[in-house]
Amino acid sequence: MKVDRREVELRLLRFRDAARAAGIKLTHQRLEIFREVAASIEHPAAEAIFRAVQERIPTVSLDTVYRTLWTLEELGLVATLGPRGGTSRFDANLRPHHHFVCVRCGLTRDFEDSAFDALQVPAVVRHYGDVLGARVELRGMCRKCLTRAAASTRRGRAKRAKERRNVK
Amino acid sequence: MKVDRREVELRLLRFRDAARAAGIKLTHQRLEIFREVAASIEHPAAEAIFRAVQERIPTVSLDTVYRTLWTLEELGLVATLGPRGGTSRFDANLRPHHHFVCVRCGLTRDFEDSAFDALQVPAVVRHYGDVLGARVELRGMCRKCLTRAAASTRRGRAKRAKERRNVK
DNA sequence: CTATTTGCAAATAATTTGCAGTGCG
DNA sequence: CGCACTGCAAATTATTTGCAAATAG
Repeated sequence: MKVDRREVELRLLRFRDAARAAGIKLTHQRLEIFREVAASIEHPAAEAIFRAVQERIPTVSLDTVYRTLWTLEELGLVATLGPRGGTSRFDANLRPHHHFVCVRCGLTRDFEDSAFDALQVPAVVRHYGDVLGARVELRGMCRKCLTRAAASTRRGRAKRAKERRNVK
Repeated sequence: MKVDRREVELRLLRFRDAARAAGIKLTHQRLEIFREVAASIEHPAAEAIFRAVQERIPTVSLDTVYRTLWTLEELGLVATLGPRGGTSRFDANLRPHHHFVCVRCGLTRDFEDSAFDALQVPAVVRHYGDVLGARVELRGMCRKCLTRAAASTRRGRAKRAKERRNVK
């Protein structure tokens, strides 16, 4: 939750427009779910969005969150990170941008870079299909994990598995 | 299943070495599971690897596949695609490379490009942590989906959800 | 020999669906 | 007012774990 207030309002306006244009209903739930994604820089998963929205709409249900997120994705108002089919994380930043990803804890942050936006598509790739855009994923270790890294020599498998699940 | 025979053998040799160096046992199961990932260009998920290995070792269990894949990942012999924590797909291509991803069906293919390997890290990113490498994801539509795209105007939500799950 | 690793079955987590009631346009 | 939307509960799918038996080194 750190996106500029102005930007959040802008995204909400776009949402209202797109919803009207697509003929879908503007319910309280949808507004709050979208607001939550729009205001976060954490690229939250469905579960996290659910918990946050629940504080404002105590009766909201998890499946409504899922349904809404996929609806938003179909409308092109949010994007998903990573491959389809598994646990998805959502992003309401519609401007072309790229990601820094911590390989240890999964922390993901946006950044913009015009050079990355303009990469030349190699000829071999045209064989696979049509390219619509490029996303660069810079993989590394975030500040927090760099600090913790020293302490964590030798740890059990179970612990790692838990960390794997517990992405931020 | 299309990786060059020589390359597969090379990867298997590296696996034997790494396993010996790490002091883990070279079981029949591990060899076959690794071979399956090493020979595929599909970036298979655990389930798909399980089905393939099952044909050669009928008694293999799904959890052994999962455990083995995470062990291989810890040894640095396979990499995972996308964010941690959800459905993972695996890749035994250890050379620096990039991906073409079909936004419609999830098809993912490797390609190499030295210009992409050498991207300059923007200054802002250094604020987030240390960058170890870059992966470029070219997003677009694969040949098959380009063909099918024409036919698929207007389809129900349920159908789409099914497609989302059924990634290749 | 004996510490790892495996297979099984059961636990947990993540996501989707069917259906009856509710509320937006 | 009607049809899209919601909440609930149950179904499905994906992944992990505990434990006794099997086996690589």
